[in-house]
Amino acid sequence: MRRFRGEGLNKVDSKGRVSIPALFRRVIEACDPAWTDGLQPELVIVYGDSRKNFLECYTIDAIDEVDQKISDLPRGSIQRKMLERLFHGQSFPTSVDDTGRLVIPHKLREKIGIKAEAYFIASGDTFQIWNPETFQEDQDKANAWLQSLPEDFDPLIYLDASDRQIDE
Amino acid sequence: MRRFRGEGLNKVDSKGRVSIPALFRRVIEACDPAWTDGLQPELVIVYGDSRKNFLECYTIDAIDEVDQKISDLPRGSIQRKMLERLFHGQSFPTSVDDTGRLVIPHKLREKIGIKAEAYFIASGDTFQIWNPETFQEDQDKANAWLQSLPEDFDPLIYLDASDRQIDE
DNA sequence: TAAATTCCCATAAATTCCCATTTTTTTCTT
DNA sequence: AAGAAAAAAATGGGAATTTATGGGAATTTA
Repeated sequence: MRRFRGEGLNKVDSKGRVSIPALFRRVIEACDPAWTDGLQPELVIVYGDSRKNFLECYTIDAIDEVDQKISDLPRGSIQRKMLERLFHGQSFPTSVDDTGRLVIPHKLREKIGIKAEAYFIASGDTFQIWNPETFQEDQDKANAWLQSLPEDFDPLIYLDASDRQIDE
Repeated sequence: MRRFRGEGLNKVDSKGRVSIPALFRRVIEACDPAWTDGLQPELVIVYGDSRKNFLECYTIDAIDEVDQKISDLPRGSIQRKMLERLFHGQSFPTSVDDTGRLVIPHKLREKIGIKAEAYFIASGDTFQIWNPETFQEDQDKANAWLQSLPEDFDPLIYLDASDRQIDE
């Protein structure tokens, strides 16, 4: 399974159009079973989680996997209801046009406060779209936390902790 | 598992191209499962740790291992979020071209202050790319520390300490 | 029919590809 | 062991391609 990797900052024009980083496009294409050269590869933007101030973009393969898991939940359960609302209701299916751009609807731009530029960052099998300033604030916090750690601390140490309990 | 070994100093041209030390290339090829003679072996440059003033280059095998460990961490944990941002977001997938060179994007050259030359040094299953002057400073510090030790002290002693607590 | 959305075309900048030359290293020969 | 020949590595430059971005016409929607 192909993964997204990398980040990018691109302009948003008055119509809401933004170029998707070229490396991301290759992954979106590879993860759309229906895609073939010449077609517009599809993807799904999930925007409903009010606690998140970014948009989360799923490839077709990734969203299919989520859909499958949802349909495995008991019909009528509160969990299923929540996830259906988030992933089926508060999501926006779209496609990459032939110049590599995406149109972010006005409502979604409003939600995360995007104006003239959009920041893209990979996150495993999805990627996120942020208002650049909001992301920078978030990143500043992360860096401050890193700075507060001992000189020789390596975040990689978490990797070897994956088989035991992790405290918050 | 093959490991990098050695160091090297090469020129960076106006397009950001640098030759990778030939010995490193053999390791990059051997550690890319998809590589076969004639193809361009791939690797990933990780650059997001704000405390580090060098680029860290991972072979495909090495980064796959990291990815696997990240996906073993609890979804939603702060650790996972940080590591995803660092290894998936703030990283740059690339490949070695048929003349043995790599392109270091402008942004990454800026970050570590690379201008006309780049210094390469092996570090286990990854290798690092430094601004030559910055590396020299770091090296000077390391030497100063060695000088401060007793005449007969041998750093090799650390090897036998690897299974017990190391004090600061 | 006004507003929004999609389609189509155009262009500048950045990136990749391809080929040529110079250096350095290795191998071969005497 | 020295020098010549061959191979490999490092480097440079231009052409071709891809990206990012902008604008207008056509089409759809409300």
